[in-house]
Amino acid sequence: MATIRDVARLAGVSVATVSRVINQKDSVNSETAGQVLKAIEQLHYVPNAVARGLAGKKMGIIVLILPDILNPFFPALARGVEDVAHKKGLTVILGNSDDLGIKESSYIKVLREKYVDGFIFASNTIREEDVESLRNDRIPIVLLDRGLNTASCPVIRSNNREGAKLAVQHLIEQGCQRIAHIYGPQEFITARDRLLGYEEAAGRLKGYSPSLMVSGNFDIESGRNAVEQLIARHPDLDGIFAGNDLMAVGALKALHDRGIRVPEQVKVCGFDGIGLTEITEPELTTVAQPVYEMGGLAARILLDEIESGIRENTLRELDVRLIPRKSTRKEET
Amino acid sequence: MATIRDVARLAGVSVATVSRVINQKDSVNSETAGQVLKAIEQLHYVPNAVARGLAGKKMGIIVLILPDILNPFFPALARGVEDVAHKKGLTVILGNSDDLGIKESSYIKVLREKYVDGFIFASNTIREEDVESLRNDRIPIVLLDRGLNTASCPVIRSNNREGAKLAVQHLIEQGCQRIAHIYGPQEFITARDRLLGYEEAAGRLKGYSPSLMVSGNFDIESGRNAVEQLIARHPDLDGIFAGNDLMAVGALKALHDRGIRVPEQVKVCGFDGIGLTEITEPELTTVAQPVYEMGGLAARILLDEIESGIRENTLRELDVRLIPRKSTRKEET
DNA sequence: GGTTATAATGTAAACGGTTACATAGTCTTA
DNA sequence: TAAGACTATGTAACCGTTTACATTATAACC
Repeated sequence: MATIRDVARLAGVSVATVSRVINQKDSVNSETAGQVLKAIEQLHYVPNAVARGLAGKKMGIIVLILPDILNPFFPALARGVEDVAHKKGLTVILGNSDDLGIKESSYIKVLREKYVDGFIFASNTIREEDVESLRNDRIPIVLLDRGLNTASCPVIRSNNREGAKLAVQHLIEQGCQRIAHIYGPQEFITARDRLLGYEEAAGRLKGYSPSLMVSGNFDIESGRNAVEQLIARHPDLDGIFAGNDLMAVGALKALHDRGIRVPEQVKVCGFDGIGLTEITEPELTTVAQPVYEMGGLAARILLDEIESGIRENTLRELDVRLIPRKSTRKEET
Repeated sequence: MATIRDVARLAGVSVATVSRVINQKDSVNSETAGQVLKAIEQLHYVPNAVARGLAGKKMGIIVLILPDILNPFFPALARGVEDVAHKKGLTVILGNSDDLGIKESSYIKVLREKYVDGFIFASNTIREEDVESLRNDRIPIVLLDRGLNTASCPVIRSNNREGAKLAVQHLIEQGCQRIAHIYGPQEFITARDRLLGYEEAAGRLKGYSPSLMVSGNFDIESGRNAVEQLIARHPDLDGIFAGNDLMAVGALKALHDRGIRVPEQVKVCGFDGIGLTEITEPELTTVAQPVYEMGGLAARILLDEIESGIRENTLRELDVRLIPRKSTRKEET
């Protein structure tokens, strides 16, 4: 591989000049620049990213830490991040944290020494101290789906509260009176907001009761269990809004097992808009988050901060949209 | 951040000695080593990976190129790779190629200058020349699910042919006589092997006919279309072996739409063992590949080669296993 | 007792870029 | 026309490691 010194020699200039041409910094006589470019061409010279990284403390790498790429919510996020990054010539390092603060810390420790340009955390357990320490070194961070109390970073999430209201209103429009909610772990702000939205929209219904809310873990099994509880408490239940799609799938399964027909007897609506919702029987109505776009936006904001050095600590809540499918269809009269 | 010189100064030795202690190379007096370790401790010194990378041409990074993380087959692969890599202190860069040779080339070009330690390709369009050029620079490669003609790399895949036979035999045992196959794109060796396995196992059946084989693209929609064709050709069809789970899901949907009951009238079996198969109605029988393990194995082989420098160009075919579920259940007599 | 391994350590040159600073030449401008 | 400003370029230090080579002391051998 040719080095910058080879190019300099061939072009008959100093390495500084070559560097200037490559980075289009400072002024270079256009004729000289031409010589340099020709030499670069001839030698198939490509600047070495590691040497650059060492000198400039930036490797052209961003890191995406998410809880678990196996959770069907995250691939789209990852793809969104990666597409934007790749377009700008950056590469993406992926880390699975399993929502363990300690794993996050370990990624940060290792990667910091690799001079990565920035971090995107879609994980829910980042430690204050870690954020603080990255901040001190002026390493950009973007938070996805999560805001720290002292949030001094850009945060991106979707409008969970409005989405929940959309879901409940839709169920009401489809004729539901007693609408239950399976809520996710309350340490997730997303789950809290969805619960709030539910209460706001369902609270004024005649059939409303606080015991219509049961907890789940955002996984299929917990959706299933939640339905068991609900049926026991409220046999007259006619609508379920699950805090995410996986729990909605679990709900569907539990209802199916008990011979309760969806949507005729109970209507079900999920949240997230993952691919799974299209393959259940019946297909699942859901509130779709623009997951891919969220990833892309996160990457763009991060790259902006990397380039400009300016931090804009805004919270962005993206719009969600309801996708009506068979699981909430009203019988034709 | 403290540097190796700070440590050397504090410990009263030269940087070379510190480096020796860190890397446990050459001999160092154990007392001296103690001093150095103490200094490292005191200064919270962590070696800078970029400087190391520049000096040693290895950044402690491996690259995983896959077609598309959105395809539900790949997250498990990625997780398998990442878990092993992370355990060994390496980080993983993720790239989506969309099965475009040009995108792969572009990743390789960019990453080579970042001194990545090795590549895992799960993508089907690697160019001979790219492999060749990496090879020349002694950069380790592992191929997943694919073998080049001139294959001079380790290759990992599962035993697709045996898997297909397993699927067909299972359908036969469940009472099927006329078993169709929806095969994937024949430029994929996996799809070819599955087709071969099908022919081998189904070819001797009384009801066999070559027109029982129809093509698909490994996606849901194509599975759907394939079933339309099949039904037209063979109304007496009683079993379908789809070349992957997504096409099997499509098949399930098409059958459902036409009011054909699964498994009573037609039994369906997929291939891959992705999570989706557990949430269809009926749940889908499938031949599960050990996807997570394949990723882990790929990473391990790559790391071995990185450490040892020895290339073992073996082809490894991992065992698959049939997971019987409701979609192929025989009616109780 | 002189030669030769071997252990323990240091010196300084890589690795391949960026960039602060210096220098020389060309314009302006009062 | 001398001072100041700007353009174009070069020199060399620096980023933080690794490592080839050199040096010294100590042990081992004939």
